[in-house]
Amino acid sequence: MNERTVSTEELKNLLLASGVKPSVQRLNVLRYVIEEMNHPSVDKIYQNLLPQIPTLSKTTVYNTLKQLTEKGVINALNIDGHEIKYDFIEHAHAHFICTSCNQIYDIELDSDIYQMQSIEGHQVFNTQVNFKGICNNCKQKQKEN
Amino acid sequence: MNERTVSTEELKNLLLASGVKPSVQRLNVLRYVIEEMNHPSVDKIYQNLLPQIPTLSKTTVYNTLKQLTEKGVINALNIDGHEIKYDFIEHAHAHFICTSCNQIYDIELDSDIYQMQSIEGHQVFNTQVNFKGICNNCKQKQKEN
DNA sequence: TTACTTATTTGTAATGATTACAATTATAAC
DNA sequence: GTTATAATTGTAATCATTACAAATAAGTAA
Ligand SMILES: [Mn+2]
Ligand SMILES: [Mn+2]
Ligand SMILES: [Zn+2]
Ligand SMILES: [Zn+2]
Repeated sequence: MNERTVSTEELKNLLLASGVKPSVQRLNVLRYVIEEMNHPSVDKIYQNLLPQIPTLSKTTVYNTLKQLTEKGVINALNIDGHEIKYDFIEHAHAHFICTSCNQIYDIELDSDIYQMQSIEGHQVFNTQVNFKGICNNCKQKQKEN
Repeated sequence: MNERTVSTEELKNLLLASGVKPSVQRLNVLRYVIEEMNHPSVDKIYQNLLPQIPTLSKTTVYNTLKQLTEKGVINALNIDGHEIKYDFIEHAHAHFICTSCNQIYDIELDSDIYQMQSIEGHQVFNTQVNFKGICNNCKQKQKEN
């Protein structure tokens, strides 16, 4: 499974550069989204930070994610029609969600779709490309039966 | 505003060809999704059919839409992170949603993204391209103020 | 038709994600 | 330190969706 580490200093700069005051809660929410590369839900973020910040409120997680989304730091993925998943924005990529195991995969797509600032006269802020289907893992398991 | 008409005969054939028995409820739900080209929500479909079918249950609308989605007749759009919008599938196209007025626009995209049957080893059933931003209408209104 | 089986629809209750909001706590300004 | 402002928290409300069982309709075989 992918993983990564980000220093508190980097996180602070990231927040400040986006005009968000770097509180302990915001730092940790952003850190989790960046380090946990599996497109976590609000609840997953909340549950994972709870041990470190026992007073954490789920509302704060919601508020922080909303703020970071508006500032363009993270991406709110509407991909499963159930709960929103969050993704750190660094390079444009698409997503594949498996309808069998619900795993979300990053897809490196060679397309100029992401560069479009306007389309048919509308001003574009955000572009999402979502594929749905059966992932390789699940297909292999099907064959075994 | 766009509109269109579909005969009951066409609707019946569409349903039968997809292996769905054409009940009155299913015919009307599908008819509404096809004729009302504005990507209606479950509630909008329900409210609009209620006068014609006073006994209609919202559960039936949900069941029918789920069925038609699984059969590949319609598309369930996860675009606003709030409620699912439905769209008749005839030719592949992208969508633009305005964060100001929430209007959803069809976008004719010249891309081979829709033709991909598999990607990075995963089997693709459904592809959605969603743009988010400020629509032309709302931008004009902003200028007036 | 009638009796019986199966499919569909309906109504209501439950679930679960998200939001609203007021109270509390922390931070900043003076 | 006092006051003002911002951030966080907890709880209640909202709202889309799902679960489920009862009622109704449609299909089948005498
Ligand atoms: Mn991603
Ligand atoms: Mn459309
Ligand atoms: Zn899978
Ligand atoms: Zn608009």
